[in-house]
Amino acid sequence: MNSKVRVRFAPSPTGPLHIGGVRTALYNYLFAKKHGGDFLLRIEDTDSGRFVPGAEKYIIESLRWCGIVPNEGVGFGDGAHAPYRQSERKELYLDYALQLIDDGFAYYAFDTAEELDALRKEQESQGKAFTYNYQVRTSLSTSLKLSKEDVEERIARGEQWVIRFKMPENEQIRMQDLIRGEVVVNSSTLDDKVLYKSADQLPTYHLANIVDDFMMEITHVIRGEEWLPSLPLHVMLYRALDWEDNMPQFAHLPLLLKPDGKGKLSKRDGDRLGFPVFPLQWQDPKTEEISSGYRESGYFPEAFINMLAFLGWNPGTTQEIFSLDELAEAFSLDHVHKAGARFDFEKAKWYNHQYLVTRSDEDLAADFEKILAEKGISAEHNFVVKVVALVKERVNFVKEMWQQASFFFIAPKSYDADVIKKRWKDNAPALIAEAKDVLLNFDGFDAETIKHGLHDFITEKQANMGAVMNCLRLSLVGSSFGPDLPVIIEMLGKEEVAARIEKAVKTIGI
RNA sequence: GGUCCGUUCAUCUAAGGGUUAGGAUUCAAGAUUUUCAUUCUUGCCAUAGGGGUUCGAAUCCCCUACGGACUACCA
Repeated sequence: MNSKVRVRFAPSPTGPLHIGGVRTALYNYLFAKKHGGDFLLRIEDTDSGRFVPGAEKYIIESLRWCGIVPNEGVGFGDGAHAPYRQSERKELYLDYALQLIDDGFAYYAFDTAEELDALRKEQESQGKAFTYNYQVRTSLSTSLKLSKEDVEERIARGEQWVIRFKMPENEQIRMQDLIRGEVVVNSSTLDDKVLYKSADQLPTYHLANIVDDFMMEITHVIRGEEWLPSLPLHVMLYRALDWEDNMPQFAHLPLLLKPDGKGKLSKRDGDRLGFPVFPLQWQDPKTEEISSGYRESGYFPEAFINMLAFLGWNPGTTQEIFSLDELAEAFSLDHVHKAGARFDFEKAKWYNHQYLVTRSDEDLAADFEKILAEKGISAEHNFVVKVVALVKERVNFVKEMWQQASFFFIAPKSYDADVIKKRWKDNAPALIAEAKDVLLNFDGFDAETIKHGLHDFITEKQANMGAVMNCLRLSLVGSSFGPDLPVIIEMLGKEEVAARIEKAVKTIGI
């Protein structure tokens, strides 16, 4: 193939993008980058009834946050194929639909929604499914049955009509999928899909999608597996429009499944199972219901993308940490898995941890300072940098640093009862008070000096190392966790340490 | 119901006729540590079932089971 690779992500603005959609966008982006091609964003807003205000903006913002930046498209600067919003291209589609009628590949249908409903019910009552196909199209109110004059008159009268594709009878449709190989379907099992409707003068997805992909010179269609059943129709449309030579190659991605078993991941799963399904937080404009997002949960976009890329794809090596550029370099549709992937929240957290620990202390401190500010705490920047360096290994998210490090900024308000029970023996207050005096008399106050000093003190008193250190920790931290104690003591400083020990001696056990 | 797609540890996956079926996450144990965590080591755990083809099958074919998607004048 000598034409430049061009792929697209074409969501419809009916709500927030969930992680499955983000992954589809990601794979398209990676594929384009890998092949030095273009990636574009097209908004498929042909369903006016399901339009959700804010959804388009949400999609654009999500892609931006992820670093999945299209070369052209809505919100990313127009290219040569503008506009990229189907509602702004609406006058394009009718001509093609009419052309299909002229060429005998489509026809007018005048059935009302009520009539169709009645037909469906009737068939259902006999245990059969109603299919609008070769068996019925010549006996219903269609241009295949009605006279030319009748059809023209109905249209002139303003009667509502749709244009349906005339799916041929008993033809083996062979299709090539880049991920699944050859797929064969008999056309008799397919129905005559609506391509265009007079009511809103808009095409349906199928027509608009094919016309736009053709006009935008799309070479590869990478989309979710839920579209596989409509592939035969799409292939037939390319043929009917005589565009088969320019038909893109197709790749249907495995679905993202619910973590607890049944079905594809849906918008409702997230907050039900305690993890986000959306990249960004979303508030439903109607119900005002808020759904959590990865960004707001504290994920780094790099970690989020890395995690998503590995749901259904692998590089063929054991490397698991990839930057976006590295992903683009390694990406190949050959390594896309065929089966659906169940989303694993634990792995998502692990990915974030990996990115967190490799992030610079400076950057982490800047992030953590925002959280401190929310708590009304201001601290010296260098101090925060040190704190962050000390606790980063122990957390998955920056915001978890607060639980791990709050004692660096505020004295413990209470002491862990379990630790008191286990460690705070009768002699503890006296011992700790003495340790405090020893600490205060050190010449230097660096961790090394403190460590040796405390060690000597413990040896001299013939005390138990664990007992002294843990009581000291309890006094300073309020519990039994945290980094190396001498380091904590150094960072807190003489005065603060003395004050905390005094308070502990007075308070604990009473 | 019909059409299509799929099925390797609990989870994400590797192995495209020849490996003790590998890695990662989770979980468990041990080591380290004043504590917690990290880290390190070890362990547990899989080819859905049945038939073929073959010297040899996770891999190719068939059947069954199970799972999923689609089945709108939605995308």
